[in-house]
Amino acid sequence: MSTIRMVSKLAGVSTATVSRALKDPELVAPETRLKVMAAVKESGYRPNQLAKNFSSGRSYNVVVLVPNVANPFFSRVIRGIEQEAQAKGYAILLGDTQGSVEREQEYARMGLTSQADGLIQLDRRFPFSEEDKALAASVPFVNACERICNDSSYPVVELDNRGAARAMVQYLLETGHKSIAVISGPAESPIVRDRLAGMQDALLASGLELAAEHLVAGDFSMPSGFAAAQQLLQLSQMPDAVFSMNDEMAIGAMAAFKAHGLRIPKDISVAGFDNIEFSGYTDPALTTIDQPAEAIGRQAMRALYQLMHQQPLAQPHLVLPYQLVIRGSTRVC
Amino acid sequence: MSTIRMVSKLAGVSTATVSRALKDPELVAPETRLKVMAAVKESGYRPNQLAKNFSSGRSYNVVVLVPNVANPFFSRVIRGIEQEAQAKGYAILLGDTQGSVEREQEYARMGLTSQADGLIQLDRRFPFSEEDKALAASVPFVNACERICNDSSYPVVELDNRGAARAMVQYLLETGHKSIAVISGPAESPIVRDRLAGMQDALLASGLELAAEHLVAGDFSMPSGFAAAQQLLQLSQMPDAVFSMNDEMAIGAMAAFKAHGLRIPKDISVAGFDNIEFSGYTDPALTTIDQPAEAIGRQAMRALYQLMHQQPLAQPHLVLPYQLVIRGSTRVC
DNA sequence: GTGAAAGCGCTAACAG
DNA sequence: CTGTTAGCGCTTTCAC
Repeated sequence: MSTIRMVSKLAGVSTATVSRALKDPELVAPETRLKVMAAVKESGYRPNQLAKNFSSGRSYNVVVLVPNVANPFFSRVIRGIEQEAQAKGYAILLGDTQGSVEREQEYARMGLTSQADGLIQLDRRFPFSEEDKALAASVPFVNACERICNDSSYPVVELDNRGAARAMVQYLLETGHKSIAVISGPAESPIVRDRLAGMQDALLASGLELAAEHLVAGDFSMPSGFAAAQQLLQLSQMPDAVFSMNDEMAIGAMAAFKAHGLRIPKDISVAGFDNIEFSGYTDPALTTIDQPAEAIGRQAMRALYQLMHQQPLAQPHLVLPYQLVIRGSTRVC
Repeated sequence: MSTIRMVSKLAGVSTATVSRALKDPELVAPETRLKVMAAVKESGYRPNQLAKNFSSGRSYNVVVLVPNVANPFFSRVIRGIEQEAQAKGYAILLGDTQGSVEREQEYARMGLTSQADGLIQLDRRFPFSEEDKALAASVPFVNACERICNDSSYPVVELDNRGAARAMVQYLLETGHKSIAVISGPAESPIVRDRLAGMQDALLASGLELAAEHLVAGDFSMPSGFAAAQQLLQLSQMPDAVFSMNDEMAIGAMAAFKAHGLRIPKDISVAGFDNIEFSGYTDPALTTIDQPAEAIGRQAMRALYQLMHQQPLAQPHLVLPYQLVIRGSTRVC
């Protein structure tokens, strides 16, 4: 691996000149420039980016913390982050935490050791360890999709979760559903609360209430949606619609209902959330809320970029719009 | 951000002593060690990993090149890579190429500029640009899932694709199917060829042949599977089974068949490849080939690690076993 | 327009 | 056991 020094020797100039010839060609004489370029070509020189980063004090890497890359919604968000990052000269260090606090903290620490210039957290935990907490204030940090519990001091890019849930439940009510159950996520999750609040908004507006037995919590996985549906099937009074807080649980629930002989949407309507690609291919296709996943990722990266460059954020709390996607899994009475 | 120098001042020792106290505590006097530790705590010192990496000449990052992170099969492979990498002290730089040669080359170049110590390619292209080609030989490189076309000089971790396709088609024949169509991937892809060869193996063993009109190429996406099925529906002589080279195309195909009023598997059997999680939740659930995606990722990272540490590879060409997963989308006559 | 030299933060070789 | 020093590869003053 050749260095700038070898190139300088080869060209018969100083290392400073080589550096200049490559970075600001107009600062060196045309003749010198040619000599340098020839030497570069001859030696196969590639500037050592690691050294460059080191002396500039920036790694040009950002860590993205995600509970699970294999989740199709998150992977779309990551795609968005990656696109924007690459355009801005940054690379993504993938921090798949697998729900482990230790792994999460290990990745977060990279923000403290100059391995990463900033962090994007897609989960709802404050990622730094107790002992890193004090220093963490200096690390550019953006939350996306979720919000850190008990703390609203960080920039967030998220969906209008409350509005989206309200719109969905309103739609279900308008289309004649009388009794709506919900498969939610973990109760501690801020977005789960927002969505529940949106649901309540819609129910209250119609003078209805969410029955306690119609609230079942899952963990956003298909098996948990399946289990939740089974739980609903035990009820003496079945709901006529089920609103799931993500598409995967909705898909799991549909499988459970079908296995039990119910027809969708004739016997029960099912609605999801996210609009992952598969939701257009279920049978029947899933009514859902479209989240602009890539845009959320891009905006989060854009915000992080501003933070990393000491630019003020126009919108520390960015709320992106949802879209109601009506397909065959919900009936119109 | 405090440096080792500040800590050394604070503790009244040299920077070398601080470095030693942190790295090899037994090399310094207990008393000194305590002073250093106190100073570390007081200053909130975190060793600058970027500086460390720079002087060691290693970044402890590896680039993973993937056509699309949002593909559930690839994201599982990446999870495997990530697990193994973290265990070994490496981090993943996510190179989502989005099929763009330029993006791919930009990421590959990181191997030449010390931003990454090695590369894992999940696609079938040689990732370096023409001008980087000569230097690329020095970059540790592993291929997984796919193989570089026209070149077998790189370590590969892959499935027994031929055997898997043979097993699936054999199963379809054994269960009474007489006419099997295939939805393949791009014809240039080595694994597509392997799988086609496996299919031919099974057909030939039964004295059958693959009819030209029963070979339709997709691009591994659901819409392409849908389109392929529509094409098959035009045939005067429909096949009684369709083998798709991944689950997503199979899911797309199922949707098309159903839209056309066909019942699966009564009117036509459908089989996939990969065993992504969704394949267990389609209606009917999809018969498929299970690929050990995480294991492929882990093995690829293990091989890369050996390459990066100048250790010889016991198996430059590692072939992992498939498993036939029989579910409801294929009928037993 | 170009060169010499300092410095980014850390580790390691060499003295003492 | 500990301090001094050099050096990793590059950029950036500061002179000339």
